[in-house]
Amino acid sequence: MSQTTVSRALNGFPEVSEKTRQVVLEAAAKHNYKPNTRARRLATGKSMTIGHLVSVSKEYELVNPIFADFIAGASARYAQSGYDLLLSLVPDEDEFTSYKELAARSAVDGVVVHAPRVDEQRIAQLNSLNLPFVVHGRSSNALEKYNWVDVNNERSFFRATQLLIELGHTSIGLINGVAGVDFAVRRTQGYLRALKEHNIEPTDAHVTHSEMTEPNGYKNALALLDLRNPPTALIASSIIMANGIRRALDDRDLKLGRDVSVITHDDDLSYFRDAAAVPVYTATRSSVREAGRLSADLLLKTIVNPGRDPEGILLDAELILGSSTKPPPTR
Amino acid sequence: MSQTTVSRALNGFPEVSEKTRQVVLEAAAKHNYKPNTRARRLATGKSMTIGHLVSVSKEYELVNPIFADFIAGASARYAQSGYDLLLSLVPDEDEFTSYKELAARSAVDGVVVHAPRVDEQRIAQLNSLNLPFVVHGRSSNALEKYNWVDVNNERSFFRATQLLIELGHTSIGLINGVAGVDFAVRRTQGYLRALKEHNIEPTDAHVTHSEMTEPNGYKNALALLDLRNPPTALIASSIIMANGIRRALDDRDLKLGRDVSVITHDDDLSYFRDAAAVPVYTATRSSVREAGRLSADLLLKTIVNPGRDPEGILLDAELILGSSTKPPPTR
DNA sequence: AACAAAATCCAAAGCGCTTTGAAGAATTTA
DNA sequence: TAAATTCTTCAAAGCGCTTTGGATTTTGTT
Repeated sequence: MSQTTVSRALNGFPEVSEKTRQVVLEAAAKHNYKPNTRARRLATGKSMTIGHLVSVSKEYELVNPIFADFIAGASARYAQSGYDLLLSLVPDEDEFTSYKELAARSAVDGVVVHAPRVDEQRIAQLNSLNLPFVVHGRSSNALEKYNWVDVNNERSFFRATQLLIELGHTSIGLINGVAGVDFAVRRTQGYLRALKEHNIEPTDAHVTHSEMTEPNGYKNALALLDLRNPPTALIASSIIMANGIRRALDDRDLKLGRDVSVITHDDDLSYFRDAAAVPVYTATRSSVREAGRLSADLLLKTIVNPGRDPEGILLDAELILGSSTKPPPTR
Repeated sequence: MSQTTVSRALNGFPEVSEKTRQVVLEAAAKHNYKPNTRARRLATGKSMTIGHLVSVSKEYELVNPIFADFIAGASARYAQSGYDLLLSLVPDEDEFTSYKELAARSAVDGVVVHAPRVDEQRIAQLNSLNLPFVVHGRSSNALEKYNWVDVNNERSFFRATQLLIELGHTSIGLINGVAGVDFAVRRTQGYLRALKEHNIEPTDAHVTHSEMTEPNGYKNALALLDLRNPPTALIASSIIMANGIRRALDDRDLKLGRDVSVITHDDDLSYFRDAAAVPVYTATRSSVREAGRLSADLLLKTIVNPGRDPEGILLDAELILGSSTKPPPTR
């Protein structure tokens, strides 16, 4: 039997009879034969690989656990379509170099861009490379069209802030992610809009920016709690920071919910799933794993159909009522 | 100039003069030429790719944030040697199928095995596939030799337990990882050995096993605290569980350190780095990122030199004194 | 100047598949 | 039954590199 027939049988071409195909499939199964990936990729001209470049700040070498869940969602989708996932952690200063290199040696068919900034250069750069991509998040100042999957950060933080105000809080802290990263900016916008609509004067000292680690949640919460006029409620950008906030409250002998209300954004991380009947934290919740799945889906669609118009998918975070929010204590 | 010369110039063969090499390198740089990955891999017969298969329990779809840091360490090492990292999350029931598939289609030159069990079948299976691999952790009952990188779990949990006993604790709970996973077993062994050496009768109810999530830390801590004769000290297998334990203490109006002492294993995760002058938690600390780096190094060595004897690298976790351990409260 | 040795370069084969274009076998139509 | 049509199969080319073995040029030796 010729190579051609085997190849066609395995790849599902109609030119081969069902009987022949069965024979081939059985033989392949028997010898555990799988077409050699390398040869196949060269012959088809496809890499069948998606690149995820995660930028790591050289200084701190932080790797956000969020990636683990995002990638879990994406990975499942890739596997479905026979794509491999290439993961690369690169120093943040030369992320574009890495994209360029991947493109030049044609190692991937597409890439996912993480944590875009308000002014994100990678979008224009990737468009110029002609490498299909999808952004997890958006870039407010981007001029070109691009594929993205994002949650409605502005609106959900608006709602969170509003909820606290309606409970009676007038002094609310925001423990946000790194300044300049798009989602953090939008969250601040939502927070400020809610304050404004209720005629509450924002206080600069009430907003902090940092990587969303547990120690930073602790540190920033302490800073806010130690103000002469401390906020009675805090909004956190990540459940990991919320863990740090709890520790800070502990240190100051304050009780979460009773003394200080907290709302956190909850990415529904698998190792921090707040699944109690009454959730621990009142939260704006949106599964980052689902975002990963959708991003992967969008990217694969774009790869298969290069002419496709870029698309944006906006997920709505739910505002979930937990037990970490109460009216402010009366004094 | 011939293809051969260019190829040799780029790949650093001595047959080409330094002058010619410079000309080639400049031309390549100018046109951003990089040899096509696919063609190169077919020609050389190498995949230049390392596979990381992370098994995901189908039921819960948990992805341990530890992987993020482990992979960060490994990734840096791979990049150094021009290897790509292929990440695949697979349902745990058919992890071997995935290895077999990767080997059959020769998509990777080697793999890393995560979270081995006491009885780990994958080791024999991979040896039979003749696919280079290194295990992160060990498998107590494995008969064959294999490459591994592990921390001294037995000894560090022995020391942690001993420290608590020396402080005066006689009732100590252990909030461990999933039963049957090798590191968890060794940790229990260390814990039991310390109890025994101090003539303390172990209590079955004092040891819990589960995935090392925050909610499980909370749940298991509550279960222990609510015993009629609750332990005065807890040992946790992960800093993420320690966060859950803190929450449980909070719920019971107990103060960490004062009312209940806690020692946790600390993988030095970048988003949970306990870097205060006096650490928050007394901990057995060992950087999982460093383990990743070492695993990658060992694997690459094995790939380059297939005849190499399997090697084991044992890291020693430091016992770091923090502020979460005190003598038991007197009543 | 003549020859040997070393340095440098090149043409062609081959990596293991997919895909094209054409041939052969089976079926249908006139 | 012969021709037309469809179904099934196959030989060979090509994907973009690396590597082999030989040809050519340069350098060194007597």
